[in-house]
Amino acid sequence: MMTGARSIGPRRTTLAVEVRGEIERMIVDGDLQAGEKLNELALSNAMGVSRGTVREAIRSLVDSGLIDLIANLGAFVHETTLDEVRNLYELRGAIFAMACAAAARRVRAGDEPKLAAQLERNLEQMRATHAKADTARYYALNIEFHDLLLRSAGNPKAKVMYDNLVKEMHLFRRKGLSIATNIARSIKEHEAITRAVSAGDAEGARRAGLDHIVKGFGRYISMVDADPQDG
Amino acid sequence: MMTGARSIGPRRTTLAVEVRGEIERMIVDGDLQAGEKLNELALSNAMGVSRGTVREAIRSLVDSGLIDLIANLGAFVHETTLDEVRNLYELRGAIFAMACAAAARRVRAGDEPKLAAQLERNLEQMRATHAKADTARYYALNIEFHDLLLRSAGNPKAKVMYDNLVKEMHLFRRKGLSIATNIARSIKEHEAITRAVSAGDAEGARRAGLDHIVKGFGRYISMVDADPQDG
DNA sequence: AGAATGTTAATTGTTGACAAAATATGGCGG
DNA sequence: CCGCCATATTTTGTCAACAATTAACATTCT
Repeated sequence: MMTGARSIGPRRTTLAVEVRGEIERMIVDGDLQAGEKLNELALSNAMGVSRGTVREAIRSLVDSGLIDLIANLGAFVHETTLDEVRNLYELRGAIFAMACAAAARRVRAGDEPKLAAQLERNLEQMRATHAKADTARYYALNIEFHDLLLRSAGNPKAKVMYDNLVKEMHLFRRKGLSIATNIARSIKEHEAITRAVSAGDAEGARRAGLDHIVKGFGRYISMVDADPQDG
Repeated sequence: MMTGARSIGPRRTTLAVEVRGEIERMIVDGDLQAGEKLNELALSNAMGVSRGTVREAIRSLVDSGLIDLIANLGAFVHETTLDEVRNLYELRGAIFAMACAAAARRVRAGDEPKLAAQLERNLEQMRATHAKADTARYYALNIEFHDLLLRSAGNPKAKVMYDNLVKEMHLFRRKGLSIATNIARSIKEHEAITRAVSAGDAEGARRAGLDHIVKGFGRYISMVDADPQDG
């Protein structure tokens, strides 16, 4: 009997779930601009599924914050305001700081024996990309660093929430806005987090984690201020 | 020009939204037990709407954490485990502490001139209910206290997330488990939060807020440990 | 011309029907 | 009696059609 049959005949997931993923991708990739309306019929035609299915997919995305729904009017890609970005950073900071503290506690308890090495390795690679000014790789490593900590916090829901917050933030004024942050400073902050977590210092890790997000928000704001608004 | 005109006949919201609200109520009120399956046909018959509509309502509830969805199998009321309760408390603490700090900052900035008086008033009433041992009223006041702070943090999304966390927590072992917490201690903690927030002491408010949730978790756990698990 | 109104087109809301999957049922052999 | 396979029933997944609402357009009147 062939036990691991996959992907040819039967679908393991449901259609609406796939459509949801595709719509989410379209939004975060920018195929759908912020404020743009999601036409159910157009989407269903484009994807070759029924309208009810894309409807279901849209509804399942609303709570993530990426979509606004207005009765009898339709679904719109959420337009994130600057105030909301502030709110999102605040929440992100709270959750990330908590995760850093939790990760440190778990290190101290011996539940995350590999974490210190993983963080150190990530830092090493990040310093290398900084030297080579490889921003794309830097971004991937940056995400990995945060993922490492979130995953080591022993709180899956925290990771889901954190990821949703980051996604929603990316909806703010994506058009221009170069993605050049201050890598050197960011690395210094990562080092501080790594030190505290690896030492099992929960309070220090919390403080370092919060500091990183707060400073990141400061860098973001200064970037926004410097950006000549097109509109 | 008539500004406050409110439509009488037609529904201002959509059917699926109402159904969603009803299902959510059923879950938090315990009409639907944790782990119980949501039968689309049965629900649609009971509510007098079509199956597609309850389907839409169910899908829109999934992300809130109250419902688990399994493809081709159905929707189930989420069964919250003790580990998850720990995670939820952790997140709740992170968000509440952040909100307390933000509220304190806003008080200091003069953006919340009425908050200190409102918190004080709530405390006064709470002391009165404690004297009278009116637990139902105590619970209402407790919720109001937290709401006051969340609302004064200037972060609407934080309040939504916080409320969802609390809802999901309530799914844990609701059957038995008396709701008698240590009111005297809780009031003391509320007093500490009120002092810090009213003084505009953000760091103190954060610490007091986090302390309150952590201690609340401790009380909860001791309650759970003392509870003779039914079978 | 411009505002208010009536009419048409497009889009969402809702429903019922059909297809596919999963569960329950029942007989058969061991 | 137990386990297994074929079958019937239930339940979910998907779709297409109908109804209600909104937006766009044309028309009339001042």
